[in-house]
Amino acid sequence: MAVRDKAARRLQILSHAREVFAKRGYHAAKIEDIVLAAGVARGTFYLYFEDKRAIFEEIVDRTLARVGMTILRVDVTRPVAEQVRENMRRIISILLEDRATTKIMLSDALGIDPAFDRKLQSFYDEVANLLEQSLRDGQELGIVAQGDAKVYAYLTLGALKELLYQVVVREWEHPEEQIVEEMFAFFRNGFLRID
Amino acid sequence: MAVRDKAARRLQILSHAREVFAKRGYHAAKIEDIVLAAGVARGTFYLYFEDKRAIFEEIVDRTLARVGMTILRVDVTRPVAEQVRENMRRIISILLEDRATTKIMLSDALGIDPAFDRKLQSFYDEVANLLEQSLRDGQELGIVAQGDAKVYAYLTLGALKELLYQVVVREWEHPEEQIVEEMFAFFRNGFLRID
Amino acid sequence: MAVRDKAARRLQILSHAREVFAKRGYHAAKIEDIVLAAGVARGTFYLYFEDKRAIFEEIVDRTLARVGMTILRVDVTRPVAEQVRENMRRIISILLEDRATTKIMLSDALGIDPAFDRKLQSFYDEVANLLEQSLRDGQELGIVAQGDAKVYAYLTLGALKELLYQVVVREWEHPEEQIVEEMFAFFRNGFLRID
Amino acid sequence: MAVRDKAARRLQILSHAREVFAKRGYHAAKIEDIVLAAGVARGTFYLYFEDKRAIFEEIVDRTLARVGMTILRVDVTRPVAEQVRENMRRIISILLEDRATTKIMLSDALGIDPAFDRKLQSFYDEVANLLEQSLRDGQELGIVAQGDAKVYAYLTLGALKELLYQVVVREWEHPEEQIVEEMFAFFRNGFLRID
DNA sequence: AATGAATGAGTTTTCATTCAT
DNA sequence: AATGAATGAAAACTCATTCAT
Repeated sequence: MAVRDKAARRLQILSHAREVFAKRGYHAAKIEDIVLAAGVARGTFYLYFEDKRAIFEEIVDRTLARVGMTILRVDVTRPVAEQVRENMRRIISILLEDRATTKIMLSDALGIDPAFDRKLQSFYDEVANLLEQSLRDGQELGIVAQGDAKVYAYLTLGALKELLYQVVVREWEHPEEQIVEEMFAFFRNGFLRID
Repeated sequence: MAVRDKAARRLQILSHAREVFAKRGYHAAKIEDIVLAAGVARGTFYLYFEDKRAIFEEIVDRTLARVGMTILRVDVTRPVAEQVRENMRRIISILLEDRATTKIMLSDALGIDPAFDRKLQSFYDEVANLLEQSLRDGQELGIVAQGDAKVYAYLTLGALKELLYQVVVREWEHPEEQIVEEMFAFFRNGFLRID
Repeated sequence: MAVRDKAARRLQILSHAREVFAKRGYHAAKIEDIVLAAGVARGTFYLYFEDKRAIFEEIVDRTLARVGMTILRVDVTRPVAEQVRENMRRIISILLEDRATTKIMLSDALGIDPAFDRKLQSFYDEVANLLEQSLRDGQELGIVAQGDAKVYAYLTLGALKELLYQVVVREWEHPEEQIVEEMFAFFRNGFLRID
Repeated sequence: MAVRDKAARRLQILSHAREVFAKRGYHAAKIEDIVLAAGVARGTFYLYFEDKRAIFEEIVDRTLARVGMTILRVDVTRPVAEQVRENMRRIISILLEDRATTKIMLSDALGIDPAFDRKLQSFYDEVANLLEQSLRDGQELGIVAQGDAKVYAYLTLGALKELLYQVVVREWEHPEEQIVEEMFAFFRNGFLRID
């Protein structure tokens, strides 16, 4: 069996595992379910993955890495609006491309085990810090409202996470561009027109 | 043992269970840990609670109910801003009062079991629907920006959940009033001052 | 259940495990066999012992400790023959008292796991060193033949181990005193009367 | 592939298996380890050997057979001492020639499986019986001390086994002739010079 | 003949729940 | 009511052996 096939088999298991995790959640997903879905024997699973945690981690890590690479620091010397939109566009695009993994990341990834929790936390922290820093830059330039940048960062992150989660869970078919625009409007103007 | 004592014993177990769940997460929390913390025998636990899921559900349900009762539909014939602030104030107050439960609700409550997942989902749905309806009312009155009210509702919900989660997990000691104000500003104005 | 009972239950499992190990050998002995023999549930076993290795180790350790304590350094200022006889008598007595454990120690204890192997080796080494030292003392006094004391020590140890193993495996019913005397004669005179 | 090559391939696997068994012990030695060491594929192993037990048995059997053939019944009508020495010399020579197998035979061979245990036991029994018979002959001629010949036989066997085991495990480099002489002295004279 | 991916039976281990005292 | 020892179903994981290529 060639290298291609080994890699293919790996991906086959990975991909079915992703479905199972998305459908049942990490704890309810049994190795049995995964191998049944993938149509391989119990032992074959362990030929390709250390254990249940390892395959889950790999699924999440891949997406984490892709999202991480996608986020670009906003360059305040160039027009900002489009850069922000572009970041949102790319993140959303990646996350909606593989909805099963997105669901997993947003609902199951916490509480697997302490080490993995820390990894996930620190990914979100990095993102939040990057965002916070950008917001501070913006505040100096007067293009971001005054206020606690860290708070804004987490509010933004939370809004993004929840919306994507709902999109994925409810299988909404909103065009991505529309989602980007609604969020952008939300961050730019808020929505209350009072006092 | 009098009724008072039974109730007290129940609360004693409940309260220690809350700590354990908050510290370890649902799956890593063992009945052993709970009874050890509560200082009762294993068997005693089952005199007061059906099973592990039941005590967890009770913990979450209580807070869910309190939060549910606290949210008041905005009466658009009266000044709106203060009513919105008041809703946020009360929700935040309840959730920060019992941080252990809040952490549990925001990180562990999903993925316990399908029935419970549905219940939680429907709670959030109710809140989101209420919010969505209020936003639609506001849009008609011109005090809420145009756009998909359901999207705004989930963005709002997500922002709130994430911020509270961070406050609880990082043990931030921001005064509640400040949190309310930052969030209010966020929802009213957004934060980007660009194009 | 009182302290007595817990200890009793422990011993009950320990004692049946001993039989199973003696009958089947370490590797062929399954936890299933042990709990079946002991008449307890699978889980009960793990209530009292960490795992299979732990219970095996405890069985061997107990006897190792008893044998270790029994061996007295020979005091060469007093009559030697009786002291040697006495040592042999006590070791043999302990080992024939619990024949199942003796069989285990002499046939299964090696190859369980590297850490345990080392422990066992170092026990035998200690015994061999003690013996070697006594032999050297004896050589200085002229009551032990010249020659490599270490070699004599291991020859002695091996002779003792093999004979006891055969006694136990074949269920010989030689009186202990006779075994002591034959061995003593063997060590004192050898058996060849040639050249 | 010619017959020569098949035989060579067989020996290649056999020889690496021997090393692996000696290093790790029967149970800890995995087929994986053996084929890795031998540089053949897993499947190839099974072309040459029935199963794990079979290759182990073959390794032990070969040495057992060589040792068995080497032992000559002592002819009491000719000078005895040199015949005994010669037996010991040859046994020791065979066993030290292939130290890996000797280690295996002396520490792992028991407890593999009941059938193999019986075979090994019966080999030792044969040797012991041969020895016992020779001792009885010697007793009639007055060149062996009175006493239970069977006991003497097992004491002798045990002494020999233990010493060789130590030589092999500790990689002692005693000249074989010296080992023979020490053992011969041990059997002839014992070592205690008391009472 | 050789390969090495695939298999699945066999074991260990965990832990929520029960139940005799 | 309270206790905590006992239970056993449910999972994870290993590894000798098979078999398609």
